[in-house]
Amino acid sequence: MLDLAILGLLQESPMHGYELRKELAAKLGAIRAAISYGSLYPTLRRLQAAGWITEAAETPVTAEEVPALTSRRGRVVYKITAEGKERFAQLIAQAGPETYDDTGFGVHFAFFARTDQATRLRILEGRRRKIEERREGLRDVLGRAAERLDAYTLELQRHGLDACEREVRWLEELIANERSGRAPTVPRTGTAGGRREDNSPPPPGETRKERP
Amino acid sequence: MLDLAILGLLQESPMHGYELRKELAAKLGAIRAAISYGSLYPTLRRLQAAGWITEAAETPVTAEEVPALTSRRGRVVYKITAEGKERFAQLIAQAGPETYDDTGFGVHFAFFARTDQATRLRILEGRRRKIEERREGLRDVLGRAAERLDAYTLELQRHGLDACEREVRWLEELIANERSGRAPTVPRTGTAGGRREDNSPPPPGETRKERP
DNA sequence: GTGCGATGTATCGGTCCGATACATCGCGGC
DNA sequence: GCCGCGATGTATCGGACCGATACATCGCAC
Repeated sequence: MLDLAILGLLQESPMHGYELRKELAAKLGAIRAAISYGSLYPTLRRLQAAGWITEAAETPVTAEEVPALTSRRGRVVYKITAEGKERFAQLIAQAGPETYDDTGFGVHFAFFARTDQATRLRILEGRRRKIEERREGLRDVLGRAAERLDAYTLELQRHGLDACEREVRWLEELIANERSGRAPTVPRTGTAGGRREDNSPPPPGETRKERP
Repeated sequence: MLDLAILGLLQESPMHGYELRKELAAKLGAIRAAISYGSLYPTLRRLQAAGWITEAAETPVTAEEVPALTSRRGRVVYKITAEGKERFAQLIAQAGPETYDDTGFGVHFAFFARTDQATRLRILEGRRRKIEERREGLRDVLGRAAERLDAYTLELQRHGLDACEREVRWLEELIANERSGRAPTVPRTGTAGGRREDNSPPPPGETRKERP
């Protein structure tokens, strides 16, 4: 999972570890907390050993002056290799069971812009199935085993059930959207989410593209 | 976290591993998938080594006949010790940062029936604070960094933001409820959650109690 | 009578986290 | 002028937890 996320991010631009962690936090903030360095650095080394990423020379400010001053053994910038891009494509397309758990789905979804439509659909439907199963489990417990559980536990289940029902509806919208037409956006109904209305053209140099 | 969950469950009744896993799945189904045996059995051994649980003799059906037939090296039933109960009380009351992440909060909440009101309040408020922070983070990204991200990533953030807002409201209700009055139940508004209306008396032998 | 799914215990390798350590840089306060 | 402090940055270690796997028993349907 981490492999996929890192490969995906490095595909947008070369980065060093710290930056990677921040970008990851921004991209996956809805899914999980920032990744730990205890995972990040070993993973970077593993990816490098596998030949999927390489160290890129840190560009000195004006190509001199900076180097051996106080020995400066600072940032290590990584960039993705051709093999790394292949590996990413492979990871993003292949779906195991872990693709549909909370984290796995989140990571895949976050890179949907680099995924073909058929795969997107497959993943969305797999996720829906999984959440539906969880939902049924909760309904069972709430229906059949209700008197065995205390009020707090029941309240927890109800809240979980509610979340499941919501997510299924969300997925339905995304699937419908995906099947016929475009735009991954789900129609906002009553939500208070400070969405800015103007869509000014993206500042040039910000949106990076690479191989159409 | 696992320690707390196991100690809590064993406080309701002695159980063997398999049963423990099922009960845990029922109690925490809203929070996380069933716990893995690769965690469960080592943890049981650790708890036993610490003196918090002990093996209880498997009760033979009518106190004989069953034993050495085919050597029967079957189920290992665990029960909690006095030290274990102390440990549980300590774990349930003390709140570190991990108390407020998804899993930690879920486990604590599931045992709120065994927690005093002050602690309940403290945990609910801690959780609320944490979710509020996550919410602010998402709003930031959605507001400030929106043009850096693709439509799918944005949709993911919006869905996450929505979930945060919902959870905060849920927590608010629970906190208000907790502060003045009783009943951990949040008023159901529009939810379609097949809640059965009759509350027939629980079948005897089902609800186990142990020390009032 | 046999196969098969549920029950049941157990281990192993791998992933990821949290705590910790350490070094540099820029900036504001004294 | 310099001192501390928070942000930036790389790195390791022990521990928690998971997923796959193995293996044995039981009851029941075919």
